[in-house]
Amino acid sequence: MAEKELQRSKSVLPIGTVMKLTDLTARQIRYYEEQQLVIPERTDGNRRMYSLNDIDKLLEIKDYLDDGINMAGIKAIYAQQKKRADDLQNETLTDSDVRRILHDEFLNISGLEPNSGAPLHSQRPLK
DNA sequence: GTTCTAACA
DNA sequence: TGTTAGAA
Repeated sequence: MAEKELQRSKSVLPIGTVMKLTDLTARQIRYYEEQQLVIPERTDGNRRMYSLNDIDKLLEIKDYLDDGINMAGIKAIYAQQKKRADDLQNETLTDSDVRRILHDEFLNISGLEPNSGAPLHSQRPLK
């Protein structure tokens, strides 16, 4: 199934097709690229070529926009998602690190106030 | 005909 | 974000 993933990552769509598929303007698509939200390939004469994954990403961005989220917010969302992905890797890796982390947290809990932190969590289990 | 960059009545 | 100008 890694085969299809590679195919979805193949950038073969010109911006014109992406516009039709996403209902976004070329201006917006290029702007989102500036914001590092999508990173299309550049083929021949400096033309952007998008992959199916890029299409999904853009459609997702469009949804966030419809929900009234601005560029900063969207960037924050992806930053948070990336961090979560990194955390997953860290957990998958060395379990001696897991012990170290648990150890650190233990020290923190034992030495801090009984403040029950209930901060503003904005989970996005979208997919 | 399409896309690119840069800039703004 | 729209739109436009000039080049590729």
